[in-house]
Amino acid sequence: MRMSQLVGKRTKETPKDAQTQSHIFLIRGGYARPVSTGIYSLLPLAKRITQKIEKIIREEMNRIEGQEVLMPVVLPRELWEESGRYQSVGPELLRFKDRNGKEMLLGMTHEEAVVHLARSEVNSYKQMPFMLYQIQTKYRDEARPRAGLIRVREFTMKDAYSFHTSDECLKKYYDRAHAAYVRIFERLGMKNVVSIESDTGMMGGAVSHEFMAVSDCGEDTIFVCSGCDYKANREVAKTKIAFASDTANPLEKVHTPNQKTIEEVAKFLGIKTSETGKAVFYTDEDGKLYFVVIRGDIEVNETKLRNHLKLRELKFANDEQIRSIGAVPGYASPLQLNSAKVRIIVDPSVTQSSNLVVGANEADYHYKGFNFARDLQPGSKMIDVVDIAAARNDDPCPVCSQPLKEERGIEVGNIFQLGTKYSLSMNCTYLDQNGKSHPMIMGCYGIGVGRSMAAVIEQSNDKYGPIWPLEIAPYHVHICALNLNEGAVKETAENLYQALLGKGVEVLYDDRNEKAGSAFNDADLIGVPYRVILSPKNLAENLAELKARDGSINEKVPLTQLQDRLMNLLNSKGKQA
RNA sequence: CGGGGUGUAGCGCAGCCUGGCUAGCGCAUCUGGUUUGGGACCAGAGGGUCGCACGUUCGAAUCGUGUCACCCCGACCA
Repeated sequence: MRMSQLVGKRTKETPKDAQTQSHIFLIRGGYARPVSTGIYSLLPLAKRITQKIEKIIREEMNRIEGQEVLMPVVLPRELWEESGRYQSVGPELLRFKDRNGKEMLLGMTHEEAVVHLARSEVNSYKQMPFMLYQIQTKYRDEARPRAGLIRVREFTMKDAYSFHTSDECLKKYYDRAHAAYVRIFERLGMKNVVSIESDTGMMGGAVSHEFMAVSDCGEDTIFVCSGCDYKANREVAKTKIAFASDTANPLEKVHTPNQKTIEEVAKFLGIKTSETGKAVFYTDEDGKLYFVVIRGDIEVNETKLRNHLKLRELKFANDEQIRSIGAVPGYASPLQLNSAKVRIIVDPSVTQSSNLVVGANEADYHYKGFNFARDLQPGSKMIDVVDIAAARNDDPCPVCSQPLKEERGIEVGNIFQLGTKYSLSMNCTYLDQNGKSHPMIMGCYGIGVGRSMAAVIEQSNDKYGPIWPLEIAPYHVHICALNLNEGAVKETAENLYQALLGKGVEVLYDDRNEKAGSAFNDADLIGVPYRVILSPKNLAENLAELKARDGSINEKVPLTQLQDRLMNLLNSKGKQA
């Protein structure tokens, strides 16, 4: 490709709205352009990269017996009614009517569509297991797109669905899919991707993993154990905190005038916040109240709480709602609380700690010496004891007790064991050896293509631009010809360009006669792995300059050896992958 | 949906407070020339419904009201 013809302007200035490296470089380097909120056009450079990403994904999906299909983006309402998601999903599902008034939607994921296929095409255990996948446009009407291609409304996704006759078979395949994902992200050149336990969210199902590209700009908080393999999303992360268990002291009422927050009370009484228990009130969509008790220094993990209560939405209750169940805001207490009026959820950090300071349910008073087992007479009240604690940096790992480290991650892929959630509701069955009908057992597996491209930039860049791994780089060799007015430079550059093209090398040739600085800055923004610089100075000695974008190579090569040297580099890298 | 912010040339911005004649600057683009190793220089040129609507006024980019769009933070997120 001649750079003079390459569509996609590079800019010197950073777009004012871009905050993350990938967003900045995707715009500055002429890879992508916004069309509307969270909706982008990909320019030639980005398209070349995503094509390579898709190729790698295809190869690995085919390797685990995946069969590629293509399902429609536009789907009819009825199909989604069958699974119940037409109602349950909410406004990020874009719904509309066609000219006949028929209600349609834009697919945001394709469980319904693939089940529609599977249930009519496969009826026998003899054809199972099988996996179908596609690489296709998804639309999600996101509340808040952000960070360039990291979170968008329209995007390309690889989604795969497997169908099995037993849980064992699903699990075995799930592990193969997991291994395929590890290979994919390795081949994409992502430096730090971890697979973590995750919340199954609206997908349903029991087991799921998210593949997180570790990066400061990631939207998810994850915990990675420093001592073992435990890794989890904050939404589900567990900890093994040692709680201070001691002989129970008697309950003692103490005067705590105007000390409402945990910090105030602890400071006032000269104790640590971990020696207190705090009350947090939540309310659901119907206005029903939930009283949550947790140790004072630990935050409530609302995802855990929501999952336990099987609720979609939880909000903090206001003071009025708190009073309505007979509690005093700021001094609320699990003691003397009418469990008929409110559901009580207690974290183990409270049930297993001794002698906590808790509210007295009376303005300006707290109790010292609260002990759950003694003071709440468990069994006499409806109380759920369940882990709802939010993990913190350096909390002990639930497996090995070594400190957990908090990181940020970009979710580039996820895999779910769906089980029969969709096959049951949508009647997707097969006949077994005895002619008996069973629902198919499903797994599903997704990878965001554009997001993966952005994640690679986040993990691989310098202040000048992206540093593309060879496997997905838009081009492999970038020829910078300095001073094309000199006949020798022009001739050498053109010859080299044609020769490399002839050898099947993907080569970008800067034929624009730009100043060196300008050419180099553009080259940095395009991030091609190998750069050949041709200049009058070096050509006089029959030398060319060869540089690797990542700085690993910077040498002068005799012109006669240049092509061999390049081919060696390209081939050896190719073999490694 | 809540909080904050911004809309002036392709991009980045100034001008607005205190209304005024032809709306300005840098980058980018085009022409000619000089240059050529980390974003050159000179001379010239093109490019604008000042987000939109209504209002105030002799006169609105500037003041008022409304509206739309976009961005950031939060909530939400297979």
